[in-house]
Amino acid sequence: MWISTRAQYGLRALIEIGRQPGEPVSLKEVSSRQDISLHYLEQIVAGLRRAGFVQSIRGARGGYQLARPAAEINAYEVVTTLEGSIAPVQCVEDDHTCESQNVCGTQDLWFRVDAALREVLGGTTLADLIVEAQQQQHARLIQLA
Amino acid sequence: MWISTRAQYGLRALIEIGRQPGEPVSLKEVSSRQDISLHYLEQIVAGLRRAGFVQSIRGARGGYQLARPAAEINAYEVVTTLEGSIAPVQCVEDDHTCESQNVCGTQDLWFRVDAALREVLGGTTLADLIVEAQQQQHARLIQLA
DNA sequence: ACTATCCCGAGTAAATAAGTCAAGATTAGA
DNA sequence: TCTAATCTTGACTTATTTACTCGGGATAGT
Repeated sequence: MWISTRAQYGLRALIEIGRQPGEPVSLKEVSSRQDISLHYLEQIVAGLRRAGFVQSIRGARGGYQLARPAAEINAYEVVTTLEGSIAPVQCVEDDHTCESQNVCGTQDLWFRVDAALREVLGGTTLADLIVEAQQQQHARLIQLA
Repeated sequence: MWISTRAQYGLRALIEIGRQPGEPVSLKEVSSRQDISLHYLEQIVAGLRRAGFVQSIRGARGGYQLARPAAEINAYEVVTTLEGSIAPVQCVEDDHTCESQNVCGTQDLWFRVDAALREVLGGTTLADLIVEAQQQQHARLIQLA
Protein backbone atom coordinates (compact mmCIF):
# COMPACT_ATOMS: atom_id res chain seq x y z
CA MET A 1 0.00 0.00 0.00
CA TRP A 2 1.70 3.11 -1.21
CA ILE A 3 -1.13 5.61 -1.50
CA SER A 4 -1.21 7.25 1.92
CA THR A 5 -4.36 7.43 4.00
CA ARG A 6 -4.15 11.23 3.60
CA ALA A 7 -4.78 10.93 -0.11
CA GLN A 8 -7.43 8.23 0.27
CA TYR A 9 -9.29 10.11 2.98
CA GLY A 10 -8.96 13.35 1.03
CA LEU A 11 -10.66 11.83 -1.99
CA ARG A 12 -13.41 10.37 0.15
CA ALA A 13 -13.92 13.70 1.88
CA LEU A 14 -14.27 15.41 -1.48
CA ILE A 15 -16.88 12.87 -2.50
CA GLU A 16 -18.94 13.66 0.59
CA ILE A 17 -18.53 17.39 0.10
CA GLY A 18 -19.29 17.27 -3.59
CA ARG A 19 -22.32 15.13 -3.10
CA GLN A 20 -24.43 17.92 -1.62
CA PRO A 21 -23.93 20.87 -3.94
CA GLY A 22 -24.93 24.24 -2.58
CA GLU A 23 -24.96 23.38 1.08
CA PRO A 24 -21.87 23.32 3.27
CA VAL A 25 -20.86 19.93 4.62
CA SER A 26 -19.25 19.81 8.05
CA LEU A 27 -16.22 17.68 8.77
CA LYS A 28 -18.15 16.10 11.60
CA GLU A 29 -20.55 14.75 9.01
CA VAL A 30 -17.74 13.57 6.73
CA SER A 31 -16.01 12.04 9.71
CA SER A 32 -19.00 9.97 10.75
CA ARG A 33 -20.09 8.96 7.26
CA GLN A 34 -16.66 7.88 6.13
CA ASP A 35 -15.39 6.79 9.54
CA ILE A 36 -12.28 8.97 9.63
CA SER A 37 -10.83 10.76 12.68
CA LEU A 38 -12.13 14.34 12.84
CA HIS A 39 -8.80 15.87 13.82
CA TYR A 40 -7.01 14.07 11.04
CA LEU A 41 -9.65 15.17 8.54
CA GLU A 42 -9.11 18.78 9.57
CA GLN A 43 -5.47 18.54 8.56
CA ILE A 44 -6.26 16.89 5.27
CA VAL A 45 -9.08 19.16 4.21
CA ALA A 46 -6.99 22.20 5.16
CA GLY A 47 -4.58 21.06 2.47
CA LEU A 48 -7.41 20.75 -0.03
CA ARG A 49 -8.60 24.24 0.84
CA ARG A 50 -5.15 25.76 0.40
CA ALA A 51 -4.93 24.06 -2.99
CA GLY A 52 -8.26 25.55 -4.06
CA PHE A 53 -10.40 22.44 -4.25
CA VAL A 54 -12.82 23.52 -1.52
CA GLN A 55 -14.03 26.67 0.20
CA SER A 56 -14.69 26.85 3.91
CA ILE A 57 -17.58 28.54 5.67
CA ARG A 58 -16.74 29.21 9.28
CA GLY A 59 -18.90 29.32 12.36
CA ALA A 60 -21.98 27.37 13.35
CA ARG A 61 -23.70 25.60 10.43
CA GLY A 62 -20.55 26.12 8.43
CA GLY A 63 -18.55 23.51 6.61
CA TYR A 64 -16.99 22.99 3.21
CA GLN A 65 -18.14 23.32 -0.39
CA LEU A 66 -16.40 22.51 -3.63
CA ALA A 67 -14.63 25.54 -5.06
CA ARG A 68 -14.61 24.03 -8.56
CA PRO A 69 -17.08 21.81 -10.43
CA ALA A 70 -16.68 18.13 -9.59
CA ALA A 71 -16.24 17.32 -13.28
CA GLU A 72 -13.16 19.56 -13.38
CA ILE A 73 -11.33 17.94 -10.49
CA ASN A 74 -9.43 14.76 -11.25
CA ALA A 75 -8.03 12.16 -8.93
CA TYR A 76 -4.45 12.71 -9.99
CA GLU A 77 -4.33 16.31 -8.83
CA VAL A 78 -6.06 15.52 -5.56
CA VAL A 79 -3.65 12.71 -4.76
CA THR A 80 -0.53 14.67 -5.67
CA THR A 81 -1.73 17.70 -3.73
CA LEU A 82 -2.02 15.70 -0.54
CA GLU A 83 0.87 13.40 -1.10
CA GLY A 84 3.40 15.11 -3.30
CA SER A 85 4.80 13.24 -6.26
CA ILE A 86 3.65 9.69 -6.84
CA ALA A 87 6.41 8.95 -9.35
CA PRO A 88 7.49 5.34 -8.89
CA VAL A 89 11.22 6.11 -8.69
CA GLN A 90 13.50 9.08 -8.14
CA CYS A 91 14.68 9.52 -11.72
CA VAL A 92 11.08 9.92 -12.89
CA GLU A 93 10.42 12.38 -10.08
CA ASP A 94 13.49 14.39 -11.05
CA ASP A 95 12.44 14.06 -14.68
CA HIS A 96 15.33 12.57 -16.61
CA THR A 97 18.19 13.91 -14.50
CA CYS A 98 19.53 10.45 -13.87
CA GLU A 99 22.91 10.16 -12.19
CA SER A 100 23.71 6.87 -13.89
CA GLN A 101 23.57 8.35 -17.39
CA ASN A 102 20.39 6.41 -18.19
CA VAL A 103 22.27 3.21 -18.80
CA CYS A 104 20.68 1.27 -15.98
CA GLY A 105 18.15 -0.22 -18.42
CA THR A 106 15.06 0.36 -16.30
CA GLN A 107 14.35 4.01 -16.97
CA ASP A 108 11.81 3.49 -19.72
CA LEU A 109 9.92 0.97 -17.60
CA TRP A 110 9.44 3.47 -14.78
CA PHE A 111 8.33 6.17 -17.15
CA ARG A 112 5.72 3.82 -18.56
CA VAL A 113 4.51 3.03 -15.06
CA ASP A 114 4.25 6.74 -14.36
CA ALA A 115 2.33 7.35 -17.59
CA ALA A 116 -0.14 4.58 -16.76
CA LEU A 117 -0.79 6.11 -13.34
CA ARG A 118 -1.39 9.53 -14.82
CA GLU A 119 -3.78 8.07 -17.33
CA VAL A 120 -5.93 6.21 -14.82
CA LEU A 121 -5.95 8.83 -12.09
CA GLY A 122 -5.99 11.83 -14.41
CA GLY A 123 -8.84 10.32 -16.39
CA THR A 124 -11.09 9.92 -13.37
CA THR A 125 -12.98 12.97 -12.15
CA LEU A 126 -14.58 13.66 -8.82
CA ALA A 127 -17.91 13.62 -10.64
CA ASP A 128 -17.21 10.02 -11.68
CA LEU A 129 -16.42 9.06 -8.11
CA ILE A 130 -19.55 10.71 -6.76
CA VAL A 131 -21.71 8.79 -9.21
CA GLU A 132 -19.98 5.57 -8.20
CA ALA A 133 -20.48 6.27 -4.51
CA GLN A 134 -24.20 6.95 -5.05
CA GLN A 135 -24.61 3.72 -7.00
CA GLN A 136 -22.75 1.70 -4.41
CA GLN A 137 -24.79 3.11 -1.61
CA HIS A 138 -28.00 2.47 -3.50
CA ALA A 139 -27.01 -1.12 -4.19
CA ARG A 140 -26.19 -1.58 -0.52
CA LEU A 141 -29.60 -0.34 0.56
CA ILE A 142 -31.32 -2.79 -1.78
CA GLN A 143 -29.13 -5.56 -0.46
CA LEU A 144 -30.14 -4.81 3.11
CA ALA A 145 -33.84 -4.69 2.30
CA MET B 1 9.01 7.46 -4.99
CA TRP B 2 7.27 4.35 -3.82
CA ILE B 3 9.23 1.58 -5.52
CA SER B 4 11.92 0.75 -2.98
CA THR B 5 15.59 0.75 -3.86
CA ARG B 6 15.55 -2.98 -3.11
CA ALA B 7 13.24 -3.61 -6.05
CA GLN B 8 15.04 -1.18 -8.34
CA TYR B 9 18.47 -2.55 -7.51
CA GLY B 10 17.16 -6.09 -7.79
CA LEU B 11 15.97 -5.49 -11.34
CA ARG B 12 19.25 -3.85 -12.28
CA ALA B 13 21.20 -6.72 -10.76
CA LEU B 14 19.17 -9.19 -12.81
CA ILE B 15 19.95 -7.21 -15.95
CA GLU B 16 23.68 -7.47 -15.26
CA ILE B 17 23.43 -11.14 -14.42
CA GLY B 18 21.24 -11.96 -17.42
CA ARG B 19 23.47 -10.08 -19.78
CA GLN B 20 26.25 -12.64 -19.71
CA PRO B 21 24.53 -15.99 -20.18
CA GLY B 22 26.54 -19.06 -19.26
CA GLU B 23 29.13 -17.37 -17.09
CA PRO B 24 28.63 -16.50 -13.43
CA VAL B 25 28.57 -12.80 -12.61
CA SER B 26 29.93 -11.74 -9.23
CA LEU B 27 28.18 -9.23 -7.06
CA LYS B 28 31.39 -7.23 -6.98
CA GLU B 29 30.99 -6.75 -10.71
CA VAL B 30 27.32 -5.86 -10.43
CA SER B 31 28.14 -3.53 -7.57
CA SER B 32 30.72 -1.57 -9.54
CA ARG B 33 28.82 -1.50 -12.82
CA GLN B 34 25.55 -0.38 -11.31
CA ASP B 35 27.06 1.57 -8.43
CA ILE B 36 25.23 -0.22 -5.64
CA SER B 37 26.61 -1.08 -2.19
CA LEU B 38 28.00 -4.61 -2.21
CA HIS B 39 26.59 -5.51 1.19
CA TYR B 40 23.17 -4.27 0.27
CA LEU B 41 23.26 -6.18 -3.02
CA GLU B 42 24.03 -9.36 -1.11
CA GLN B 43 20.79 -9.04 0.80
CA ILE B 44 18.79 -8.28 -2.29
CA VAL B 45 20.18 -11.01 -4.51
CA ALA B 46 19.78 -13.52 -1.68
CA GLY B 47 16.06 -12.82 -1.94
CA LEU B 48 16.14 -13.36 -5.68
CA ARG B 49 17.94 -16.66 -5.20
CA ARG B 50 15.40 -17.91 -2.63
CA ALA B 51 12.63 -17.01 -5.06
CA GLY B 52 14.27 -19.01 -7.82
CA PHE B 53 15.26 -16.25 -10.22
CA VAL B 54 19.00 -16.89 -9.96
CA GLN B 55 21.39 -19.69 -9.02
CA SER B 56 24.53 -19.09 -7.03
CA ILE B 57 27.94 -20.58 -7.61
CA ARG B 58 30.06 -20.28 -4.50
CA GLY B 59 33.75 -19.86 -4.06
CA ALA B 60 36.39 -18.08 -6.11
CA ARG B 61 35.26 -17.24 -9.64
CA GLY B 62 31.73 -17.88 -8.52
CA GLY B 63 28.79 -15.57 -8.83
CA TYR B 64 25.21 -15.72 -10.03
CA GLN B 65 23.43 -16.96 -13.13
CA LEU B 66 19.81 -16.78 -14.16
CA ALA B 67 17.89 -19.85 -13.11
CA ARG B 68 15.16 -19.19 -15.71
CA PRO B 69 15.26 -17.71 -19.22
CA ALA B 70 15.22 -13.92 -19.23
CA ALA B 71 12.16 -13.93 -21.46
CA GLU B 72 10.23 -15.80 -18.81
CA ILE B 73 10.91 -13.41 -15.95
CA ASN B 74 8.73 -10.33 -15.78
CA ALA B 75 9.20 -7.13 -13.86
CA TYR B 76 6.04 -7.55 -11.81
CA GLU B 77 7.16 -10.76 -10.17
CA VAL B 78 10.64 -9.43 -9.49
CA VAL B 79 9.29 -6.29 -7.85
CA THR B 80 6.71 -8.08 -5.74
CA THR B 81 9.24 -10.70 -4.67
CA LEU B 82 11.55 -8.05 -3.26
CA GLU B 83 8.95 -5.66 -2.02
CA GLY B 84 5.79 -7.58 -1.25
CA SER B 85 2.50 -6.30 -2.58
CA ILE B 86 2.50 -3.11 -4.59
CA ALA B 87 -1.26 -2.68 -4.37
CA PRO B 88 -2.04 1.02 -4.10
CA VAL B 89 -4.35 0.69 -1.09
CA GLN B 90 -5.20 -1.83 1.59
CA CYS B 91 -8.56 -2.93 0.22
CA VAL B 92 -6.92 -3.96 -3.06
CA GLU B 93 -4.19 -5.76 -1.16
CA ASP B 94 -6.77 -7.63 0.90
CA ASP B 95 -8.75 -8.25 -2.27
CA HIS B 96 -12.26 -6.96 -1.75
CA THR B 97 -12.51 -7.46 1.99
CA CYS B 98 -13.34 -3.83 2.58
CA GLU B 99 -14.46 -2.83 6.06
CA SER B 100 -16.55 0.08 4.79
CA GLN B 101 -18.87 -2.16 2.75
CA ASN B 102 -17.49 -0.80 -0.53
CA VAL B 103 -19.51 2.38 -0.30
CA CYS B 104 -16.54 4.73 -0.05
CA GLY B 105 -16.75 5.34 -3.80
CA THR B 106 -13.07 4.93 -4.54
CA GLN B 107 -12.71 1.18 -4.66
CA ASP B 108 -13.01 0.80 -8.41
CA LEU B 109 -10.44 3.54 -8.98
CA TRP B 110 -7.81 1.72 -6.93
CA PHE B 111 -8.53 -1.56 -8.66
CA ARG B 112 -8.01 0.14 -12.00
CA VAL B 113 -4.71 1.57 -10.79
CA ASP B 114 -3.66 -1.89 -9.69
CA ALA B 115 -4.63 -3.41 -13.03
CA ALA B 116 -2.63 -0.78 -14.92
CA LEU B 117 0.44 -1.55 -12.82
CA ARG B 118 0.12 -5.25 -13.43
CA GLU B 119 -0.22 -4.67 -17.13
CA VAL B 120 2.87 -2.49 -17.50
CA LEU B 121 5.13 -4.42 -15.14
CA GLY B 122 3.79 -7.86 -16.00
CA GLY B 123 4.16 -7.13 -19.70
CA THR B 124 7.83 -6.27 -19.46
CA THR B 125 10.31 -9.14 -19.35
CA LEU B 126 13.89 -9.20 -18.20
CA ALA B 127 14.83 -9.91 -21.82
CA ASP B 128 13.23 -6.58 -22.80
CA LEU B 129 15.19 -4.76 -20.12
CA ILE B 130 18.46 -6.36 -21.14
CA VAL B 131 17.95 -5.25 -24.74
CA GLU B 132 17.20 -1.75 -23.57
CA ALA B 133 20.27 -1.63 -21.37
CA GLN B 134 22.48 -2.77 -24.26
CA GLN B 135 21.02 -0.14 -26.56
CA GLN B 136 21.42 2.60 -23.99
CA GLN B 137 25.00 1.66 -23.34
CA HIS B 138 25.73 1.52 -27.03
CA ALA B 139 24.19 4.97 -27.56
CA ARG B 140 26.25 6.29 -24.69
CA LEU B 141 29.48 5.00 -26.19
CA ILE B 142 28.71 6.69 -29.51
CA GLN B 143 27.89 9.89 -27.69
CA LEU B 144 31.24 9.85 -25.92
CA ALA B 145 33.19 9.20 -29.12
C1' DA C 1 -23.75 34.33 25.61
C1' DC C 2 -23.55 29.83 23.69
C1' DT C 3 -22.35 26.52 20.67
C1' DA C 4 -20.93 24.63 16.33
C1' DT C 5 -17.69 24.91 13.36
C1' DC C 6 -13.21 25.94 11.17
C1' DC C 7 -8.10 26.80 12.11
C1' DC C 8 -3.29 26.03 13.63
C1' DG C 9 0.80 24.14 15.54
C1' DA C 10 3.01 20.78 18.47
C1' DG C 11 3.88 16.23 19.82
C1' DT C 12 4.28 11.09 19.41
C1' DA C 13 4.49 6.05 18.67
C1' DA C 14 5.32 2.69 15.38
C1' DA C 15 6.90 1.22 11.17
C1' DT C 16 9.89 1.30 7.24
C1' DA C 17 13.87 2.21 4.33
C1' DA C 18 18.35 1.96 3.35
C1' DG C 19 21.79 0.71 4.47
C1' DT C 20 26.35 -0.95 7.68
C1' DC C 21 28.91 -4.39 10.11
C1' DA C 22 30.82 -8.78 11.51
C1' DA C 23 31.70 -13.40 11.05
C1' DG C 24 31.38 -17.70 8.71
C1' DA C 25 31.08 -21.29 4.70
C1' DT C 26 32.55 -22.75 0.15
C1' DT C 27 35.48 -23.44 -3.70
C1' DA C 28 38.99 -22.34 -7.63
C1' DG C 29 43.43 -21.91 -8.50
C1' DA C 30 48.52 -21.30 -7.15
C1' DT D 1 47.49 -27.19 1.25
C1' DC D 2 46.97 -22.38 1.36
C1' DT D 3 44.87 -18.24 -0.02
C1' DA D 4 41.84 -15.24 -2.05
C1' DA D 5 37.43 -14.60 -3.98
C1' DT D 6 32.96 -15.29 -3.36
C1' DC D 7 28.51 -16.38 -1.36
C1' DT D 8 25.59 -16.63 3.36
C1' DT D 9 23.52 -15.11 7.46
C1' DG D 10 21.92 -12.28 10.98
C1' DA D 11 22.23 -8.43 13.92
C1' DC D 12 22.39 -3.58 14.23
C1' DT D 13 21.73 1.48 13.13
C1' DT D 14 20.01 5.83 11.65
C1' DA D 15 16.83 8.79 9.58
C1' DT D 16 12.48 9.51 7.79
C1' DT D 17 7.71 9.04 7.29
C1' DT D 18 3.07 7.90 8.56
C1' DA D 19 -0.92 8.36 10.90
C1' DC D 20 -2.45 10.00 13.91
C1' DT D 21 -3.65 12.70 18.94
C1' DC D 22 -3.99 16.85 21.68
C1' DG D 23 -4.85 21.49 23.12
C1' DG D 24 -6.30 25.62 22.38
C1' DG D 25 -7.89 29.70 19.53
C1' DA D 26 -10.87 32.28 15.91
C1' DT D 27 -15.38 32.93 13.76
C1' DA D 28 -20.17 33.19 13.19
C1' DG D 29 -25.12 31.74 13.43
C1' DT D 30 -29.04 31.50 17.02
